[in-house]
Amino acid sequence: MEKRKPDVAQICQTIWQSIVEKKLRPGTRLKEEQLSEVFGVSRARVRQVLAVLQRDGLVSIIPNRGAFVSEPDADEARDVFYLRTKIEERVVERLVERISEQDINRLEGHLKKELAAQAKGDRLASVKLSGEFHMLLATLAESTLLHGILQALVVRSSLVTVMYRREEMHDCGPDEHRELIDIIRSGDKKGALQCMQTHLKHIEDELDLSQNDVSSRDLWQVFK
Amino acid sequence: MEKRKPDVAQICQTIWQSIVEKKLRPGTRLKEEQLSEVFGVSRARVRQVLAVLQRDGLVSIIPNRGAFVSEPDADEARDVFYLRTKIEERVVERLVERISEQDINRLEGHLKKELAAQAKGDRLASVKLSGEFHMLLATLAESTLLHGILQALVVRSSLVTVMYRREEMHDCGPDEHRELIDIIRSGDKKGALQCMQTHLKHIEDELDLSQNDVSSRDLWQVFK
DNA sequence: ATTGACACGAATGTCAACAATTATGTAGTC
DNA sequence: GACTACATAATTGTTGACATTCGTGTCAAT
Repeated sequence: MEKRKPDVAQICQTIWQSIVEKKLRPGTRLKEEQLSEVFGVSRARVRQVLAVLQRDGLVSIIPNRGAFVSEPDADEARDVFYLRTKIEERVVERLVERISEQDINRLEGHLKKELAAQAKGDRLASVKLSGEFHMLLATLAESTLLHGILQALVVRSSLVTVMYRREEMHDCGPDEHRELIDIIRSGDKKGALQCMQTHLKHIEDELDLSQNDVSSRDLWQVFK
Repeated sequence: MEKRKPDVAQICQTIWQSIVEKKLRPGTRLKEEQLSEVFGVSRARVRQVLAVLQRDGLVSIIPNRGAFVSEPDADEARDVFYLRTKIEERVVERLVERISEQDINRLEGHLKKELAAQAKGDRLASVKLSGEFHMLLATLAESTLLHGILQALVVRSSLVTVMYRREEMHDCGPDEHRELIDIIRSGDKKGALQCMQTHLKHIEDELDLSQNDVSSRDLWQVFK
């Protein structure tokens, strides 16, 4: 955390990590001055960070009130996975058409990292790498639009997962990623679509989206 | 343009208008100081405006280089409409389930404005109102996620439309919006989905997405 | 005792000057 | 004459101080 040039992305990542590790709970207030002290940067930069985090849906900024860690409700969680599915379908579609050997190599390389993290039992790294795998797919699809929106959705997915995961939930293992790579390489568009769909469905099915209760901190938002 | 309290949204809208009216062509550079003079605001605020415009995909910001009006290629244009379709399908789905009489009234009221603008032949207002109709649907669907993403896509749609519209293109008339309202109210989910699909397809079909040439100003982006 | 208003404190929002980076024009050399 | 190196000008990026807004605690009045 003691980096020489604390980049905006760096700080975002650290905050994201804290949320995934449950060190920061949804609803927590994030004071600008506080953050600027912790990270040793100017408040202006903290402001940029919060803007990015808001765009990714990790925090909600209320004018003249401050920034809070978001508390997406079950409906929003479902929307996130619905959209992810639709976008990643499109990504896969394009990848099947234009994938190169070099692309395959990058995917294989990433998969290796995922397997290593799993073997070591490093859960945080696993979650992070899993998300990055999906972002890598979008990158290779060469669509800045899909990439940009998916970025926000993947980040949101982590938050949703933290909030609604069942206790006995196991990690989204890299096995299905292996499958995806193979089927994309084979050029089977329909199969690839199916594979992506079930992969994302598996992740969503691991969640418990039945609860619709409103957290206590949401109260003042309820009354607008 | 001489507003007393030039809001960020206000300025964004004005710039958006200028692009739709072809007063600002894709690739045009937007200097911060220049903008701050024109709108009579501080450069810091211009910076916020540009950030929002970048998020909506209207401008591309290159570090230490400046901001330019985006030039989405045909592929991106297709992605925009693909995503819009998927998102608005979801919006319609939710609306059919939870629409209220009050909601219908708001839609009817908006439709009236659209018809008035069309009758007056006010093309700019027509384009603007048409986009707002779709945003209103998302608002009524009560999903901040769908709303936020759709916002960016609708704005991008305008830009894409300006760039790729055929000469003889006629406006996206309010007739199909009328149809949509009726079928949503009827509760026919399948029909509503179909209606939204064809509506968006009509808009996309009015475009000529065959050209794949790179505009001259993109050159330096090509070489990374 | 409860409620209302007022004032104080703290956090956010805004701005203008300063620093860093990039583009441009000029001179010098081969 | 063309190409490189340097100096200058223009533009973006950053910082710290100032203004504004909102929450909180106190006090008085009913």
